[in-house]
Amino acid sequence: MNVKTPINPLLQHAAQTLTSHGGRMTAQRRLILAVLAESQDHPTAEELYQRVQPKNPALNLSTVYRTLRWLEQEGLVNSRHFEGEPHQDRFDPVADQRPDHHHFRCRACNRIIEFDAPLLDKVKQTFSRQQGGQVESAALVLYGLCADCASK
Amino acid sequence: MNVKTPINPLLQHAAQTLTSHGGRMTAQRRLILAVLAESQDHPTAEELYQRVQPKNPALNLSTVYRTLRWLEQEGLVNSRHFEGEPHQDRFDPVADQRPDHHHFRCRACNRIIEFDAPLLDKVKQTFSRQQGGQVESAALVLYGLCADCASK
DNA sequence: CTGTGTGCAAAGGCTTTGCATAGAC
DNA sequence: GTCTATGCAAAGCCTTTGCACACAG
Repeated sequence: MNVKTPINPLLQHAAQTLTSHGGRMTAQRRLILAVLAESQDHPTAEELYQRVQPKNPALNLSTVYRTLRWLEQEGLVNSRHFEGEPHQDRFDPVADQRPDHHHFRCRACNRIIEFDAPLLDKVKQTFSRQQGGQVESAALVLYGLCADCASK
Repeated sequence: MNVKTPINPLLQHAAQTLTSHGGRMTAQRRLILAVLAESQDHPTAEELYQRVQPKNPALNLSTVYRTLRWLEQEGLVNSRHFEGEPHQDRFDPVADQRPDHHHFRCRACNRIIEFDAPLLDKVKQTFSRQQGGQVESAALVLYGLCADCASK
């Protein structure tokens, strides 16, 4: 077992996508992918940049952006914006996750909790039935207090 | 019947809020409120600015922003961001609408359709039951093709 | 070696802010 | 007359882009 290179689906996907598109796997991309994959929150580009700094102080913010946008185009990452925040994007590694997961955001500690909402299929169906057309995807964000913050 | 001043709940609310906060009803605010209230789409600040131009070419973009942000603070307007758009806000007059309405956005014509989703209450309850905490609000956006665009 | 990726610095898009003047109450 | 709102221009914040050099394949 190689402890130094744990299995990282995001990195694996990225590597495949890269080679099949004539791209190159650089140290910077590897680092960004690794940090992103182990981030449980949904970091902004700036936050990712900060976390990468210790391991490679020379790595530039624009490289972080370029990598994220490329991952986004390849469908390996989603960018989101949450209410009440400045005009900044947060990045959500999709990797092997269920495609249609949703988010709860605590307005006190800003924690983001992901969850599935199978009931949303019904909501989509109802909309289609009433309005016609096709619903392709849904983005649901719940806002409130998480269990920890509510109990204080 | 006074045809020149149709009943405008947004404007009425705004007028009340203004006077009770020591604010002043100016020609600019009246204009912006009127145009916003009759906008069926969810205009950006820039779009609102364009629509206001013919009636008052001197009115400044920053006045539009200041008015919108003030309305937002007062809870008379919501600002939103939709996926796939530049980093710009769209403004949604709340006025006398149901508080918890949601949005469908057509990826072809960009039209926005509002709808109610009573089933979301169940989604909220399910989340609270499983994770604890309190859910205060929900923002749902469906993406797809509207009836018109789907039939082409 | 060839061509993609990176660092750096500058520019871009949307939004906010400081300040002097205009205008509501 | 007093104090809030506006217009204008400048700044701010997040993000993207141009260019020369570095480096993966």
